[in-house]
Amino acid sequence: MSEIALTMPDGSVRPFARGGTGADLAADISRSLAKRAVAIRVGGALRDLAEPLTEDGAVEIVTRDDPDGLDLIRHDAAHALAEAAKELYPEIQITIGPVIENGFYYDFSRAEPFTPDDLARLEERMREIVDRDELIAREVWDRDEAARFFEGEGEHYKAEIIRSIPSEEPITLYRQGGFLDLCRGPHLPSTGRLGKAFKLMSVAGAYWRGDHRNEMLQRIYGTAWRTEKELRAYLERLEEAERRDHRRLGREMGLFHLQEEAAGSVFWMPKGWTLFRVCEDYMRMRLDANGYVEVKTPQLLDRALWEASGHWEKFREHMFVAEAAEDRLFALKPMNCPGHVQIFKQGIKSYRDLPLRMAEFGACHRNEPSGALHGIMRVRAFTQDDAHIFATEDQVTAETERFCALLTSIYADFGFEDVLVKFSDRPEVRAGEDGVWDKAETALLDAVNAAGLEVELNPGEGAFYGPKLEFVLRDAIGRDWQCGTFQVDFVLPERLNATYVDESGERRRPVMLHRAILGSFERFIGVLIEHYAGRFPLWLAPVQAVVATITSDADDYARAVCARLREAGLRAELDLRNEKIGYKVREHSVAKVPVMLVVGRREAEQGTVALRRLGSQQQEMLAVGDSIHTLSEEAAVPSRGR
RNA sequence: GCCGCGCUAGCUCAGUCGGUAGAGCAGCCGAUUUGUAAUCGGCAGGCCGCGGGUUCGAAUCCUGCGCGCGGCACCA
Repeated sequence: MSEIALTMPDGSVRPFARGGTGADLAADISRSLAKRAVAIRVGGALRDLAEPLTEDGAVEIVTRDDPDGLDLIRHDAAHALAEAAKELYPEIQITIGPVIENGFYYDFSRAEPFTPDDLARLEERMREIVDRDELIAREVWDRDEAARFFEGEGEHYKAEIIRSIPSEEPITLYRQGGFLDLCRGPHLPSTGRLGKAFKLMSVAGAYWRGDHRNEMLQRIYGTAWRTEKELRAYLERLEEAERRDHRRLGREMGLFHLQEEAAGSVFWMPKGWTLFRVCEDYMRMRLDANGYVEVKTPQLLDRALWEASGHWEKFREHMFVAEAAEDRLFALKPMNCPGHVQIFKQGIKSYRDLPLRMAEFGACHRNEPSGALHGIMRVRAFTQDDAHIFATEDQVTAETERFCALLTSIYADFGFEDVLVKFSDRPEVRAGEDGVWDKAETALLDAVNAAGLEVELNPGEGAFYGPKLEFVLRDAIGRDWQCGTFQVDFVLPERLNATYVDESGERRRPVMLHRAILGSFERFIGVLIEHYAGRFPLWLAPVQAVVATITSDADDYARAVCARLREAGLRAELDLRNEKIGYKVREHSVAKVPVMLVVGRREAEQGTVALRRLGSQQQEMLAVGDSIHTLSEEAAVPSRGR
């Protein structure tokens, strides 16, 4: 029997009997490793531990503690779920069950809906399967035989998957106990290795193969971890996310409300609208300082303009239409671009006017599908921080760089330092010449790299009218939100006949750059609420300070203090109610007011305030003037980038 | 839009077998003048999402619609 030379992760070379398995290798190395081993990496590819090793090369034993080990656990949890489901409900069909972030799911076809009781039964059965510690074995099958087998079992989806697997790929099945599933693998050596740190979370509908024209399957979501401790930590993170939910905080903090007569539109209450205005004023200040001009364009525009822009044909379904007398049809604008082009076209533009950066806090309406609505994050009426930059092709690079700098500085001011960029280049079906695309794509990529941003490529995902950048920010608990966007458009200036006169007196088409930083104020404020869990930094807080009295003796003094805070531009409120100070403190703490100024007889006599910050147990005695000075400074709108 | 689940007081929720509805908190009123996360007492509050049906009788059963929630699909 010959030997092969295996290169271990530490660089050492180990002779090994040809045909021995990963499990043998682990056992050779140490008993503890043999116990912990769940798979093996051979030349970079993850394999089953039971697979014979036949060639020289780099190998690495994978344990449960490796990132890959966690994926194996999740994948096996999906198989255990499918096995449990087949045992409990033999009439169902199984389809696919991949690993996803934090866990796994499995899609089933079954006439009856799964109930919460079913989930509990399935989870119980999964635990039994772990206890049975069934060997998980890989089998290579003949394609037709495998398809016949699954058809015979009534598993038509599996047979369909087999028929769609490229003919050069082997058909592998994994057997655990009496259960056989089509799967590429690899898997853990046995179901006992899965452990029990998993939980079935929910049932949901999902289209077969993700296509809405296909039948709907039942998807069971689960989460799976290496240890109970990790599982608990994950469940706690979910609870934390729920506590931060902007819909809940919006109600509790009196920021906004939603009601069914205006599904998808926000009723901003005074405090929420204050927050909105603070964000808008801040954005206006930044845009003014960055060479933008602000405009306002009509909400309702004649159908003819939407036909000319191409929206009527492509997006009619999503537009709200208003009928007027004399048979005229108007549409509520779903976007601001056509309006901005109309302003651009007033008078003849020279190359000297470019780049022209035209901004609008534009209220747009889109008839989003009912299932898409989500709090204030996904709505039908929203306000974009929109702008269109009319530029020459040569100006695209500089404008993109300028935009990236502005965007990162604004995100940083709002407390987001972590920004990811997704770059989408030319799709199959597109307008414009390849040379122009080359130029635009290069311009975007260069600018993003120059800004030092992390880029993810989405090949072929660009709009038909040009390539685009999407800016994703990461919040305090690690969730990603797409907010900013930057799109190059070669088409709209053409369709709406926008031109400028170049150096030699020729009429030319400008390039239009569509861009937004917050995306929509509604969505961005939703993200802000969740990011800060409602505990806003002072400059954003709708109520920055409450002046609260201990006894009514201090009422006049409290009024005077509050008036001074307001004169200094602070958003202060007065609480003179006949309540104990402990009660007032609790109430304003629950309302997440960042600062309380408590005044009683002592403060009134000394001209001081007892300043207490949200979340802190202590207070600070300060002269009124000093407290105002401190708070004003802290409440100043961030000036980064100015 | 699709699948599933839900909708009871401002909020969170209970409501048995079909017999015309309950709690806590919030609110209002009164007492209390209080020193840093809940003072005490009282009162008021409901088209049980909306419409139709079954029934002597419907919050409860059936049905249509609306809205919400979790996903899927969508996101110019």
